[in-house]
Amino acid sequence: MSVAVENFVKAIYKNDNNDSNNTKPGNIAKKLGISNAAATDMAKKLALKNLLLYKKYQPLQLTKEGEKMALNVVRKHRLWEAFLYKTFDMSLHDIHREAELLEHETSDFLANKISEYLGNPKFDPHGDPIPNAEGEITTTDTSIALSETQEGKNYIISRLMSDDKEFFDFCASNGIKYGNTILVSKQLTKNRMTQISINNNSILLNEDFTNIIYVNETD
Amino acid sequence: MSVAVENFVKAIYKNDNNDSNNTKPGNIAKKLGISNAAATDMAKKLALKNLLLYKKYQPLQLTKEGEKMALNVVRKHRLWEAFLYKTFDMSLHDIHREAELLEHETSDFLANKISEYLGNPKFDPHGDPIPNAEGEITTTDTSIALSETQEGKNYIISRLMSDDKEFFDFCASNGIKYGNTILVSKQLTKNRMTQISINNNSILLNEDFTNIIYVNETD
DNA sequence: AAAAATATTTAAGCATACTTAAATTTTAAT
DNA sequence: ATTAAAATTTAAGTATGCTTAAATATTTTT
Repeated sequence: MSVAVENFVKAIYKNDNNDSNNTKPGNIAKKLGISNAAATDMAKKLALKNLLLYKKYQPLQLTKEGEKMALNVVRKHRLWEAFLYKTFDMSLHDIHREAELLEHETSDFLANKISEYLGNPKFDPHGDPIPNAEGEITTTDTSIALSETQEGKNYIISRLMSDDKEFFDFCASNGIKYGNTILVSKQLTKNRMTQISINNNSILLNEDFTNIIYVNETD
Repeated sequence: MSVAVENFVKAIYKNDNNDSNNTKPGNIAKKLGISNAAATDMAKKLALKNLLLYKKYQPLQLTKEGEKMALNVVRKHRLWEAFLYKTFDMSLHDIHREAELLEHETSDFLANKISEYLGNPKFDPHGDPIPNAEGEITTTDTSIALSETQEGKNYIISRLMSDDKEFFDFCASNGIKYGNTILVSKQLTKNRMTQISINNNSILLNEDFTNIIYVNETD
């Protein structure tokens, strides 16, 4: 299937997982940087190919087949991220940018080679789960946003939910990295900020960041 | 530039290097598996973009700019081949197939990372030279076809000029591999065949193969 | 509940990269 | 040097994936 189609089902899949159920064409269009008209157009075409259900003015819904395609693309994306991160020591932003292109030109054969080489990892460097070759995500995400954590507790960073270079650069230069441990030293609830301690440095984060940094409690 | 354009200039570049000067649209069309009409069409468009010179009924000629684009694609192709071969131990046929796709979605940035990681190799696993980041091939090829070699001499395999899976499978199962040494035990000139000895095995090759296996004399 | 704002859809059109069929030119054969 | 064969080009048409502008439907505001 074409790059446009793969990106379209991927965008619906990702939206479904985040926003409530706002998968109307306009929303997808915004994510993909295309016009609303183009998105409606594409939705109709993909409905004919049984990749999604389309009813005028209703949210788009992936079929089983459509979801499988989306998961296959997501798998390749995250495998490439994991691979590039490990092999070439590239930044979180760089691996995302490259994976965004490579994901569409990667055979299942190569994807499996990459996965095997990495020891079939279950998470990419952002902490996002990697679907297996059958398109299943076998892990369950128990992590919570940093904004929801409790003062005085230790947490392990489990997910950095962003595509933004500035955010990643900030993370990289402050030790905010998948797997690292942090201490939540203060919850400034009124100001919606969180103070954390990492490597003996104290950092004050506002909600822009505390909502996209996810963590797990330490055992 | 699009995949179609990149493949078009690549096909002209590769043809220029092999066949005498037979870079008319029909020939390129055959290589790309498109119609003659489509090739003529594309040639006209690329002439407008200054990638080649087009005169009715004349062979196509890449401009400096067109050649640079071709070399950039070839560079990425061969880097991927070298990388996949080393990292995943894939066959010569498999690496070619994957590289054919990846070459178009690889940034210069990533290509340089791959090159660096491999120690800036000058040849890919087929023995084909890898252009540098400036699009230059700095090596000179002194190798000759196996059909031109002399009886009783030792040679080092320097190039396997093919895209054919059967040929590569044959090579793989007989130790015919870039860098390996062979002894030319007999030139059967009349029958256009060559007998070689490799790893104490004797193999008789006909001209289909002796014309695409290139070698260098041992020092 | 009506009006205003917003979102979605339809319609018309464009660029890319192809196709087949017919016309033209070149090349090869006699 | 004609004629026949082969290749190239032109012409007309198609699918994909977009665009903008207008029409229509939905949502929100008052």
